[in-house]
Amino acid sequence: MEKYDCLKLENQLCFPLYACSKEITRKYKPLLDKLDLTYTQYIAMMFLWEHKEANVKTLGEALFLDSGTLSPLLKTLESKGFVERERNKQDERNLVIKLTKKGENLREKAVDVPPSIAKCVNLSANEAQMLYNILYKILNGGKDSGKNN
Amino acid sequence: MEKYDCLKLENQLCFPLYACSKEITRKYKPLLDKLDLTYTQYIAMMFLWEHKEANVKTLGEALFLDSGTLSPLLKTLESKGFVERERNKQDERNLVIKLTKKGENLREKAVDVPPSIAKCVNLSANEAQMLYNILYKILNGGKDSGKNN
DNA sequence: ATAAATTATATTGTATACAATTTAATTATA
DNA sequence: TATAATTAAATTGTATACAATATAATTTAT
Repeated sequence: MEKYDCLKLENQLCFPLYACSKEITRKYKPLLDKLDLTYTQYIAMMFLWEHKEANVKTLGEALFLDSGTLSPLLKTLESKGFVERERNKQDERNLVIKLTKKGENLREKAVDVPPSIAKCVNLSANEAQMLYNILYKILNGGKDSGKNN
Repeated sequence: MEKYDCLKLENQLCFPLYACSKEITRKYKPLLDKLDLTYTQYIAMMFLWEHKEANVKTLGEALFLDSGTLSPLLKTLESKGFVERERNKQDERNLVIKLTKKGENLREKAVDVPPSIAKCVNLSANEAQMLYNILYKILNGGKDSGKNN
């Protein structure tokens, strides 16, 4: 074990994580192009499909993104007609993001995406579950997620 | 199992991968600030510390980056005095990137980074190895890496 | 040998990311 | 109740990412 071994790319854990994330995002592109969404826009829409509406803070916490990323992204989604942006009447600081009809309808086309991606990533069910658990353990700051199925 | 369950964020594998990658990169920032490097510049330097020199193509294949990202990044590294950029005399299409003395010396300070990051990511040795293997399996297109230690 | 194809890098354009700052609204406090 | 502190978004500035295109050098094919 040489002094500089810890600086070799092949000994990093973060590097394959970084590379993998990008490679998978790239695989999404042709699928998401059909929906007129980028990957980041897609995960924002996923949150909205599930929760119907959200403010920027909530969305940011769920997606690990800040307003610097979300503000322009949400304007883009609005310009595409997928969401509406309006201030909360009770607390004008909050921006309420809601799906439009067009945004809701997009969900129908989007259901084809996850199965297509699954085909690109050739992991066994066990490996996928393992990966999932370890990633959430990292995201939760070292605490186990408890999921086993 | 509802029709739209596959579109829930919590059922995605790519999302925690994407979020995890970003969160860990964020943890690098204060450490890399001391070296005057960004994360992407850091992995480029890692390759150069190990291989002494490289052209853009080689670097791009190793880092999963294209010339659109690397060209400006390498100019930045040059402006910081860490690398030299010169055309290969035998084949002027190739740009040869070499470490400067300052770039080589930075390696001494960089050896402190990996141990500091390891402390931030609370995984068991077994989990880390598992994660490593699965990520490379994905990067290699579904073929197992064969590494077990 | 010269046009055509290929290769390597750079450039352009769009979209993230995120730290830091700013702005506006609300809440807490003196 | 005026002021301070806090909160939520937006903006600014820097640095990726990457597809698509452009440019220049080299190689291949005619």
